Amino acid sequence: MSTVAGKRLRIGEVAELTGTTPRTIRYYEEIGLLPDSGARAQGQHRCYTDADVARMREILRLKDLLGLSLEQLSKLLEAETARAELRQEYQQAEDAATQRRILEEALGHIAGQLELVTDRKRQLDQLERELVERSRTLRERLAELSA
Amino acid sequence: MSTVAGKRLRIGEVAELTGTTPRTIRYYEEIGLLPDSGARAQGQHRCYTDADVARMREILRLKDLLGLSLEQLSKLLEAETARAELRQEYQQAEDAATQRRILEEALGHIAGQLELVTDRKRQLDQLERELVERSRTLRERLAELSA
DNA sequence: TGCTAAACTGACGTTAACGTAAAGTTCTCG
DNA sequence: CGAGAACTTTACGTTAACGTCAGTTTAGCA
Repeated sequence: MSTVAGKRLRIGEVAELTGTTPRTIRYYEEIGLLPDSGARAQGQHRCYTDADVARMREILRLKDLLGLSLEQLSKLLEAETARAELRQEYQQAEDAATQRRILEEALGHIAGQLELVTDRKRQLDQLERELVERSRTLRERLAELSA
Repeated sequence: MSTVAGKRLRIGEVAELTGTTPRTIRYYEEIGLLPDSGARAQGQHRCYTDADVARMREILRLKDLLGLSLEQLSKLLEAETARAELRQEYQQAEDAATQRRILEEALGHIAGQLELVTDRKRQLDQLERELVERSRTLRERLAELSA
């Protein structure tokens, strides 16, 4: 949507697009957070697509917003990883049952993320309420002081 | 409120009450996140109050919920630290201007925390919306599949 | 075709946030 | 008052998440 589909990106470009560094990207691949570019064309250089950039952004977002470790992220995204790998397979899958399974897995995976997000939101709401309350109390005291 | 006021706690008890370890508490003191128990009675053992337990819980909460580093927390809580130290001073402060200043500092500090919390909530809201949307899309696809 | 920027693979370095072990001290309770 | 549990300081160890450096290889373009 933003760029030409099928555009091949190199690691440096991906790094810049996602606000990280090549080293970070290689590290994520090393620990299995990004798909192992074992199948790296015939050449040596890693090459990425827009989808990879999107995935990287997702990872960084979840990491920052939820404060998850990379290991936790790996587990959380396992399903998505599999789904990404099966993406083309899905397109060509004649088998409706297979398509259904893939979609359902994706749904479960999204549900998992949603659970984490809403739970975190709940806790932040609670904290916010307490802070507002404290703030109110302090303002009352200030008012009394002026009386 | 929960326990007898003025109860003196030792580091091990505080650790258990806050779900951490003595080492962590000492470390937090070492980096200035907890008040330096320089004034540690005549004996050697650190001793704490309920207020210290509350503060420790606050720290852990902010750390976990906002994913702040201990250094960031230090800065964020600097004002509160000063306030805590001035707590008794506040009680006896004849000077209304001083009392006002202390209250206002506390208010500013709470405002700082609130800003972080609401901002984080906003981002989580955004993420939640996107996840819900994706979830909806997937369900639609599943429905189409059944048709 | 040759040159340079960028990428590659090790491999070791770094920082935060503690864990852990050792050797000595202090509390507290029978 | 004596013994063991809990505390003290000091210091080195550990893990995650990269940074950095060196030496080599690849990509692409003048």
